Amino acid sequence: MKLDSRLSSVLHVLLHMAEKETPATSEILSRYLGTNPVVVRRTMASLREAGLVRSERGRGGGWTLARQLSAITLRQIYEALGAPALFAFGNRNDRPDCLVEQAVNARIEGAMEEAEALLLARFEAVTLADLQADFRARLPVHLQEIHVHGRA
Amino acid sequence: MKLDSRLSSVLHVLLHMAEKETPATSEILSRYLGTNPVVVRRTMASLREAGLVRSERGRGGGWTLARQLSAITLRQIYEALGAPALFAFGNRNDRPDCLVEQAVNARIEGAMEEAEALLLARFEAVTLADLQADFRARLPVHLQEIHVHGRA
DNA sequence: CTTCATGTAACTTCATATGTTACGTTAAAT
DNA sequence: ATTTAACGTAACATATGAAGTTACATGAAG
Repeated sequence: MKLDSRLSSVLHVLLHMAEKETPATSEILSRYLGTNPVVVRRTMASLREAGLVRSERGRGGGWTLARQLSAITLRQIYEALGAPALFAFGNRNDRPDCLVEQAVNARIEGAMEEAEALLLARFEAVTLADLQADFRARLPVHLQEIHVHGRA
Repeated sequence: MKLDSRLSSVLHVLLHMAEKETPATSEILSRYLGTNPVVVRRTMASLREAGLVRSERGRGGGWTLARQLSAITLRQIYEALGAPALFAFGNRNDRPDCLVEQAVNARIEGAMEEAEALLLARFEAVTLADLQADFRARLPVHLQEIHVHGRA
């Protein structure tokens, strides 16, 4: 099953953007992901429509965050991406006539709904600021000061 | 994202098999799913390898359950299918050098592991007998007697 | 007016569950 | 024995959607 890695990708680049003062170009961001600038624009465009980031054209342009890191949750980003399907499995038919299949679907859907609620609750509870703190905690101690105090 | 509906499909046909005395052919089972007998054989073969069903060749052959309904959990069936990926999303790289990406991955993986544990726990708690009971509860009352007492 | 950036359409690539065709093997019925 | 009905399995086709790519238009700074 081919995985959708847009959420992972976009979180990665948003945090790199947060470490910069100036707008980050699609070209720069695409290098963090080992991909193509067009892929970055396509994905970031969804976030712009949701008001999470801004883009500027022309010389000196690029992408910037539209809000504080603490005001952007993973859930908001997930929704901005169009709330893509979370699960790689599902029922064969959504409205079967067969009573057996209805019984099977109901049990599977019940479990999926519980798992989805759990995932979305976790996404909602995490902000970009939390991820930035996680990242900084991974830095060697002598570098942590620079990032925490040396920048905006 | 294309969904894997093997779990749903196989549960559906297993319950139909449980309502029959004689072996069910791939041809018959494929009609419940609106698909091809070869697809049924391919999927059921995994269950046979896990000891959940038996197959017999030749005239009068077909598929039968190898255990009581109450002795087969959804989890066992899921494992028999090769424990396919549950999620349609994931990290872009599994072993990134980038500390930012590591922080992102850790958070996403944490949420996925929780959700996976929940799903598997639900699957483990449900047997085919539970699904059969669910199905029978959906029958009109005057038919429930026939199925509950009129058959093995 | 040149350069550098995004915006976007159109197309290709890739992975994989699913669908299909074909043929071999096995076992019961005749 | 031969026919028939079933599974076993390889090989190939189809469909879907994220990701990758190419091309060109638009807009802003120098």
